[in-house]
Amino acid sequence: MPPAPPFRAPSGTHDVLPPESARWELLVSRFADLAHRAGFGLVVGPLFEDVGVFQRLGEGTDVVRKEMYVFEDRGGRPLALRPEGTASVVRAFVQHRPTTPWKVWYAAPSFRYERPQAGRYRQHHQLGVEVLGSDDPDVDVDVIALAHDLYRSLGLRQVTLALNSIGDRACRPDYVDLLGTYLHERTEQLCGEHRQRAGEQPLRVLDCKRPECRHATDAAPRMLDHLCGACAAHFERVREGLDALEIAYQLESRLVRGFDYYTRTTFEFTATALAGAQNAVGGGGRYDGLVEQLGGPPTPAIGFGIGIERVLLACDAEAVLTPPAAGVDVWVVDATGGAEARDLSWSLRRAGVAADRGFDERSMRAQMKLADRSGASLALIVGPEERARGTVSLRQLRGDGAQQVVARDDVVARVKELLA
RNA sequence: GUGGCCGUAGCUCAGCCUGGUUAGAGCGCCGCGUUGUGGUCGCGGAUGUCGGGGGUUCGAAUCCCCUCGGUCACCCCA
Repeated sequence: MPPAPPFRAPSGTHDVLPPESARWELLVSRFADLAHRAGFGLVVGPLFEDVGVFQRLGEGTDVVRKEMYVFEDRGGRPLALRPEGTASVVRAFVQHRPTTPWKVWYAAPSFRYERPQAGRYRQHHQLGVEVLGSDDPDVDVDVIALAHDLYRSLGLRQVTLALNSIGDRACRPDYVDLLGTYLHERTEQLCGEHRQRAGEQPLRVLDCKRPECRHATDAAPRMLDHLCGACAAHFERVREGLDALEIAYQLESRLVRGFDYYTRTTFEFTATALAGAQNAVGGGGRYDGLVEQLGGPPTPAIGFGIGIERVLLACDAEAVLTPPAAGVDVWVVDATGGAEARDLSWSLRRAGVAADRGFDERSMRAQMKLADRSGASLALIVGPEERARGTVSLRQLRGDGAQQVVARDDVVARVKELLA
């Protein structure tokens, strides 16, 4: 190694560089299109918030308990880098009180102090939407369909949707009691960790992947069988909507998800093509109580987050979303010192043509190599001869290399013709 | 936070087990063949404190210890 670089990206973070970053751009713009088409507006907010904003997410969530980047600014204010997107959006809603339903989307980083591994980073990026102010089941359908259509538009085929309802404050407490009793009678069958923690978080035991818990909860009472009338009706309408839009899903009574704030509808998208352990590519749910917890009026809401890095991994696994050919259409080669390249490239750019050039007065041979490697389809060549005559040689780089001489004043128009 | 695996050129890696001449290959990069022309081909070139520190030895990329970094998995999630 050369003298080891004194600095590198912090553990769990990564640089996204060209040409790979072209896929990133494409993914975000694809999502932005879908969101706009569905009537969502962009929300951009702070990367850090008062730590209290996230603590309200619930003490039961690992993300809040042990994974937050917390710090004090110079004024001694307790802050935290945001570990997820929803809380910030809810805080903004409570602060500004926009008219409802408020439909917003975002593309933003999240920070969690975890041990990095494939598909899991300390800074990762999420695409998300939130709808605040409506408990219409069709909103649930809209939100789920948006995520579904994003995966589909990318060409992903091996993404499955798991769906559940975890009830609301009317019916969940009774169910949790019921489940707690069931688990209590079988404590000995649970895995080591849940043998101790089952009492405080009965729902989490359902989500445990260890075989012991898995087996012990196979016959456990299911939330879906104990929804109150309102929740059951809501869920039924959500299912009708998904069916009508031909969005396939599997009922997954174990799906509780990591945040305490969820109510009623919860869902998760899994990329089955991903070999690694981290194959959840998106998830979300309804959070009808969160706005109140953050000091706002009672406001039903729902949203999702989609992990950009994981979606791209899934795209790799399915060999879709191939990087668009990046680069310019025209390369300007100047063997007279560079001033011609400067002027020509800007004439083209100002006329809307993507053009680039080499620097440092390199040989024509070297410049032609750059032109070739750039992927440009045309090379504009200016040597002493062209300059003296006020012309430009225009060479096709793809195909036979046909070359023509064009008057300097006609170059931009001619280039546009050839590229059309 | 716990555990497995891996650190040799910009990248992918060989060499390590069985210590011994100036540490290699492919790709990439730069130059030349072609003082006005890329893609093919040929020739030439640059870049390594062999992750770092310590130890064993006449001698360490190679053996031992520590450390740092990466990676994968658990937990949990996007």
